[in-house]
Amino acid sequence: MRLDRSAYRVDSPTLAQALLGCILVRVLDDGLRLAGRIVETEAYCGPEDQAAHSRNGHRSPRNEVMYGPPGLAYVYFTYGMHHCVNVVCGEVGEPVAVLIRALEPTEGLARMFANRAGKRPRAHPLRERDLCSGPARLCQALEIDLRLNGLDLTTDSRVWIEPRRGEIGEVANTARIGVESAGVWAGAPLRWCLAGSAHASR
DNA sequence: ATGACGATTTACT
DNA sequence: GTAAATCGTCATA
Repeated sequence: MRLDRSAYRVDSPTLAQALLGCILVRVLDDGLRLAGRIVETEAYCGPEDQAAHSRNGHRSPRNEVMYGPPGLAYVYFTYGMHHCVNVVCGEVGEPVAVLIRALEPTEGLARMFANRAGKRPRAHPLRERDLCSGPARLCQALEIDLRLNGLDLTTDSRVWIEPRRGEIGEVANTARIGVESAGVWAGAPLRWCLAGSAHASR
C-alpha cells in the first residue's frame, strides 16, 4: 500500500508533517528492497520562499519537475557531489515540495552500509545512525540519483512512500537547515522532525 | 567565456 | 570549530 495522488495534493507544510513516520521504499534493479521511516522533513513554499529553488518563480531544466503534478520525485545534484530528494506537492504549476532530510533505516541495512562506506578512520566507524541522517546521506544509502528525477511516486516500481503505521510521538518544529542567506525566510519554522530521534540530522 | 555559489558531508586542527 | 571536496547552474560580460 502506498500514498496516492490525493495525499500529495496539499501544501508543503501540511505534507512535511504528514510524511513523518511514513516509510520511504526503494527497490533496486536487482530486486533488493531498501526502506526507512521518515523522521525529518522540510517544506519549500514556492515563488515567495527565498530559500526555495523556485524562488521568484525561477524555472529551469533543473527544477522543472517542481512545476509538475503532485507525487513526483524532485531529485537535484548539489555541491558537485551530492543528491537530495524532494516530494512535489500542491497543484500542477505550483512549484512547491518537501525535502526528505532523514530516515530511520528499516530494510536493507547491509546494502546501505556498503553504499555509505568510504575510506574513513578506524576511530570513527560508520554507525547505523549515520546511514540516512541527512538529505544527501539517505540518497547515497538508497541509491537515489538524477536517474530517478521526475519519477511518479504513485505508480513507479522503484520508489514510493507507504503510510505511517501507528503513532509517531512528539514532533519538533524548527527553522530549516542550510538556508542562512534566505532573508526572513531563513528563520521560518518549516522543518519538522520526530522529537528525540537518533536518526535525524545534526 | 568567466566566476561565484550552493536545500552537504567529511576530515582535520 | 574550520576547510576541503567538486561541478552544474546561473549571473554578468
